[in-house]
Amino acid sequence: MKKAVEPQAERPAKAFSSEVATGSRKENASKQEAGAAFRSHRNGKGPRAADRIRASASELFYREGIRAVGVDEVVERAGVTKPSLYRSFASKDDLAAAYMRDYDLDFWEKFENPGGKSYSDPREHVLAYIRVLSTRAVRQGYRGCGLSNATVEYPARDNPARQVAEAHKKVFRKRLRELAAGMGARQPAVLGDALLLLIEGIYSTGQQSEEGPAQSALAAAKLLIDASVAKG
Amino acid sequence: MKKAVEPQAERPAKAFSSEVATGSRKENASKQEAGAAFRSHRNGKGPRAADRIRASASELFYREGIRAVGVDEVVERAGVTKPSLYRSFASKDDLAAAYMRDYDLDFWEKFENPGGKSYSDPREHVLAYIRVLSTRAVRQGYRGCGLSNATVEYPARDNPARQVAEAHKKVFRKRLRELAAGMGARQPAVLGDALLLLIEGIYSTGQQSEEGPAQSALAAAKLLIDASVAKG
DNA sequence: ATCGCAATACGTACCGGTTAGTAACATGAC
DNA sequence: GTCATGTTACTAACCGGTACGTATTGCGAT
Repeated sequence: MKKAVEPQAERPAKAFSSEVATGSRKENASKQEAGAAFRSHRNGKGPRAADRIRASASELFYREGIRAVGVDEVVERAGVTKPSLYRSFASKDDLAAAYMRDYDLDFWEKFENPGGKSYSDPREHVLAYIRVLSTRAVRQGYRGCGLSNATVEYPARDNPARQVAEAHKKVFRKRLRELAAGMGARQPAVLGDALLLLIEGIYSTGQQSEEGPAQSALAAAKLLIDASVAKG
Repeated sequence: MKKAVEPQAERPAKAFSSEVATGSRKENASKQEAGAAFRSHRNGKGPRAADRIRASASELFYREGIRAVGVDEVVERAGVTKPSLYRSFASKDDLAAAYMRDYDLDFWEKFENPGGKSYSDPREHVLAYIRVLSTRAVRQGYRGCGLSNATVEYPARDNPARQVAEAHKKVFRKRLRELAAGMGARQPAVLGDALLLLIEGIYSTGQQSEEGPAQSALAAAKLLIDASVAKG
């Protein structure tokens, strides 16, 4: 569950939400330069306040929703105090955007290596992701995609968190079309989009009830892929 | 956009979210008996306060989200005052649940008569719904399904609004499996679920960006259906 | 070495606005 | 008179955000 805090390193393809994925303004780059002495002072506790806050926010925002969680709850769980939050983040919105960026990072790791394995065959790659996802999605307490959820919570286009989420989805769509093309689909755009719709459907229905339609997702995906790559 | 306020009359099949869809406790059944004299007293304005509040809440909750809208905004838009709200609804949660019930009603009308027409062929029926839906979903400002959105905003199982939404989705799933069976699918459960995932995907991606994957939804649905009913 | 000092990283305590919800009473239509 | 509503005024909690004070550290001058 721990979110990586390091700067965004490896990326799947080349594309990325680079437009909005720049650090949480209030440039506290921390300049950790040489990675030598890290946990300098501070009374014994491990990570710095900002990192603890990010982790705490990620957990709470995902589980309960961003609007539902107050900054007090975030800092309490992080074991820090409110001013520490506002030294590293300009506002709650800014913290939410940081949560989105962390989530995005986490997502790509899961998507590009579903179940911890890497795939060269695009068909097997996508099916493996859907297999892992739909298994998670029928478990109790599943909460869907944090990025999709954020666009539900924040309809306003200029919301910082939403902007990260929108950028992410754009990249995701492109990636799926790419994979669909790799499968040899007659209409890669259609197959890519169809897979995206299916996946978003899993996110959504997975949090509406356990034992939901996500059960059938893998079969549906196979059907869809096979119908799309068949010799026409 | 106007939500019907009449008691739940016509239902698609027989099933319905009857378990939770009982009137907003604080039994103000309004007993409008014969539909004769409606706009009784009140200084010229049309519907009763409770109805105006329902309509106002439906609009605002849908557009901006339930958590994002305060009761003050609801009553202001309704042209009534706060005590009027709390005379008809026990709490904001109760009002949200009423919104869900109104939405459910509205939904079934749209689903059973997509584009205002009725269909006897299940395949054409579902495709017509998806056609109309995906057209709406690529337009700017589309906000997806109010019921799905509510389950995102309220993860707690015991939330009144969520309970209505969950019940609705259960019925919707059943209905789609029914239609899939009517199409002659080899595995009606799989096809029904696949269509549900596709539709929920449209709801979700439609509010993430215009020009989204909903464009391909109709083609994907056809592919899916044809692959499911083909002589195997 | 150690004094002095600024930067760093954090906490205490507080503020002003907003929110859901209520109490008490007035008014106008039938 | 009674029923639905408006009016006014209130509360108690919560929420995002901040002013301000403090301990610890690194480091240059002496």
